[in-house]
Amino acid sequence: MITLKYEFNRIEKKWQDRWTQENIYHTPNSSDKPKFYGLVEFPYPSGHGLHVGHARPYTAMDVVARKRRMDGYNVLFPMGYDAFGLPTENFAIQNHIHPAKVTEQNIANFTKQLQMLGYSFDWDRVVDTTDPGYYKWTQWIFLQLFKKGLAYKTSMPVNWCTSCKCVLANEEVVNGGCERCGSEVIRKEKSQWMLKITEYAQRLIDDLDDVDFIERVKTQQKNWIGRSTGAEVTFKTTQGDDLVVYTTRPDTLFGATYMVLSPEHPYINQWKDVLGNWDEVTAYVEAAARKSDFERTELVKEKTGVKLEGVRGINPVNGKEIPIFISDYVLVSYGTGAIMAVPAHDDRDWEFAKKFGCEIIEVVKGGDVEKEAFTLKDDTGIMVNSDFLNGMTVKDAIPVITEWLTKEGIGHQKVNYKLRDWVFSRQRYWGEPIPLVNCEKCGWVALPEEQLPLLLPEVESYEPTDTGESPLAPMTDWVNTTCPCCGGPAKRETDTMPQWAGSSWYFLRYMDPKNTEALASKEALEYWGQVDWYNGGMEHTTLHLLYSRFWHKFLYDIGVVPFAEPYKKRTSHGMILGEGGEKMSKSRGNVVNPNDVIAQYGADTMRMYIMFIGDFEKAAAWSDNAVKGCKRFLDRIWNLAENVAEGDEYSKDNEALVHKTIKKVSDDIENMKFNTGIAALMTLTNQFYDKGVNKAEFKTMLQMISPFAPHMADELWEQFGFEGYASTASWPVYDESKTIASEVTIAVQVGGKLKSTVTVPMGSEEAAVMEIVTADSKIAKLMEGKEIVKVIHVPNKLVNLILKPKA
RNA sequence: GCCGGUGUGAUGAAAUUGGUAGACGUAGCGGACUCAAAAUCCGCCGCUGGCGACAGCGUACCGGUUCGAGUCCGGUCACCGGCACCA
Repeated sequence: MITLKYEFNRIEKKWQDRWTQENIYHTPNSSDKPKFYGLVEFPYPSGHGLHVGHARPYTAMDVVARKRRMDGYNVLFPMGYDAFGLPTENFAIQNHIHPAKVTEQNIANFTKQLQMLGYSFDWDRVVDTTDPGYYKWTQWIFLQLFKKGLAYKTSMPVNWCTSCKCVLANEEVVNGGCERCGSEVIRKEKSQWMLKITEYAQRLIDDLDDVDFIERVKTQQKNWIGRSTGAEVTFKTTQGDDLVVYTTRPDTLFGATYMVLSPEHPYINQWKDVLGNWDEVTAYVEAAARKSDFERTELVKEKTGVKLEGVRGINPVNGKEIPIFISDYVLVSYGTGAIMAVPAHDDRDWEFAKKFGCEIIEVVKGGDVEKEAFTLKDDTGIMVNSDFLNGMTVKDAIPVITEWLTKEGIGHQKVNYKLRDWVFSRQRYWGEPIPLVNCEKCGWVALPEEQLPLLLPEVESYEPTDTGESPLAPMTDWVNTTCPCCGGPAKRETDTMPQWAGSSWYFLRYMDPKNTEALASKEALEYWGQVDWYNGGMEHTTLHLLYSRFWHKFLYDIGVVPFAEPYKKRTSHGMILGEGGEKMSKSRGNVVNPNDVIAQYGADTMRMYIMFIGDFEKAAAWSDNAVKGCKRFLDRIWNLAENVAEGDEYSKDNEALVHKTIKKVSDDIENMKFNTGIAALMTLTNQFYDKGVNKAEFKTMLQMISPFAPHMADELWEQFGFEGYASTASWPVYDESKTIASEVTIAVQVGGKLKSTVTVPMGSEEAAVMEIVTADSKIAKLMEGKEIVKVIHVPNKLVNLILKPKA
């Protein structure tokens, strides 16, 4: 009945227009149907346009969303733009265009590209983080954090990207370089707005138990937060000041033979007058301050340090005086910035002790502490040289000593986290203004909510400054304002928020994107609740994903959202690599542009291929040839349409495989095993070529390919005169009992080795199977002169015969 | 160093979780159609030996458990990702 050629360009345009006109993917905020909220990470609309890396997660979630829609869910599947950020700003600087203008053009381009791929987004819900109507609420959330004391300004050494001329959060420093541009990161003392994410550290760990995130995301977040349990112990000093250290091994206190302060420790200045080698000390402190993070953490280098002459610590367990050093292997930002060193049982301390000639005392039996530190993998070592701990295992000694320290008032149990507070200000133009003013009398004051959004002012130059000031700083008209509290003169904060601000809550805005009274209405927040399924990149695990969980918990605490966790389920996709397995990059010239693929093969082929390319969670290399294979598959389905026989029920030949395929494809979509789901559809198509296909079977096929190739499915659906659209049809159901064929081919093994196969009726008993097996010529031959010792029969799978020579 | 992951044909990968290894797709080879090519359709396609029926080997490597191991256990190697002087 079909005589037309498969003109994918015409067909895809036709259906994209039709879907838009009929608005078939519009999502109401209430429904009798169960709700499903599927989310993908919204893109940063760069000038380069959409790349194939976007297409993988977007297509995957589109397939899931389409299938869930067919399953009868009210599906929220939205899209938006995370548009604040440096590339746009840099482009604007170079080309003398306002970043807002650049953003507008890029968004238009991205939207067009996304529509060309046939995604079923509800386009009425698009959000743009740079829209004042949006960032009003980003600022509002910041103000709530400020009011609850979770945003504070402090001067501290921060990471400074020398190229972006901007501070970075710890999460943004990768291998000592800038996460975005890779440039060198140095430390700089600056006054910065900080968010107290550390206050949520424990909850961010604990609540991972309540969500369905893939394991590597959970462990990566846990490692990043880095919880450890130990003890804080107070050491007296000959100077009279108490020096508090943190240790995870209080059991080794008797082996603490010296102490180390980080070069930034406040006691160093405090002890200035008593230190006999002050010049040497200051020289070391200054040298440490000049080092970049990278230099400081380089492992290969030798330990350095300076002994403080004139002050000694006193080990509280035995009253022994021990030397105090400063060294940059101790970090200010972790624990108390000071440690007790136990060289016998810590590699770093051992190395330092050897170099500086410190005493090494073994307190756990088992190693040779003169040769190397004895660090235990388990906690079953036996304590020695440790007075009342002697003879105990490490495991038993820890609580005993901790209790003793507590009783004596010189220590207590303590939990520490590697996580640090979130450095939240940026010295750049294209970000959300921080809605605070500084008044000489009142200090930092929040803008009243009715003054939000605080708009970005027009500036003459967006360029970042070498002084570390924001480009907003010279805008005196804007900066100078009055204090909302006392009416006196005040200055606005000129730093802006980091890129991660807008993305920390965007999924809530989708629920009610046009609300002017709240970030979203109570009803919408309650109706949509948690994101049911969020797919995104592993690179955001300790950035966006962690930040947004933190913000969400805060919003939960102040009663704005009804759930403590934003995302019920999190999955992650692997990267798409270039043809040779190398990372795609302009310099390698192996970048695949989705527009080209669509022009040559069509969006349906592009979608099909990107889902068929391999295991969704793993990296996969692009292959032009394999794209052709997917095009061929779609052609084969199209060509099949001409030979569809009449029939309202599945034929005998195809029935079992059709039911089996429905089951397979349904399960595979839910488990993101798209590649094998598509393979099953190919197998079914091959059988249709072999055995013929009728209308009922073909209709089911169209329903199943609809999530993957929605344009073709809708076109053929219409040509066959089926009701409505394939896109909105119901998902086919399978009958478990019909997935089973009447006969089954089973393996026949002798001694565990495959020797033959036989076909038996489904569900045959052992006796019946054996009758057929012994009649098999190959088996009969093998059994000559042998007798059966044992038969292992696995119904519908195999029989295994154990033979031995006849006596 | 610590944490996580992976290792299967020429190649991208499958394998109902202990039951016929290599489904499905690429590439390759052969055939049909065509003046020819492309497209399409049909067939073959792990390695070794043999004309052949067939036999032996085979899931990084070594060993173990089992009637039976890609899958489980112990050890080794290689690669990828994250964290990294966190006391």
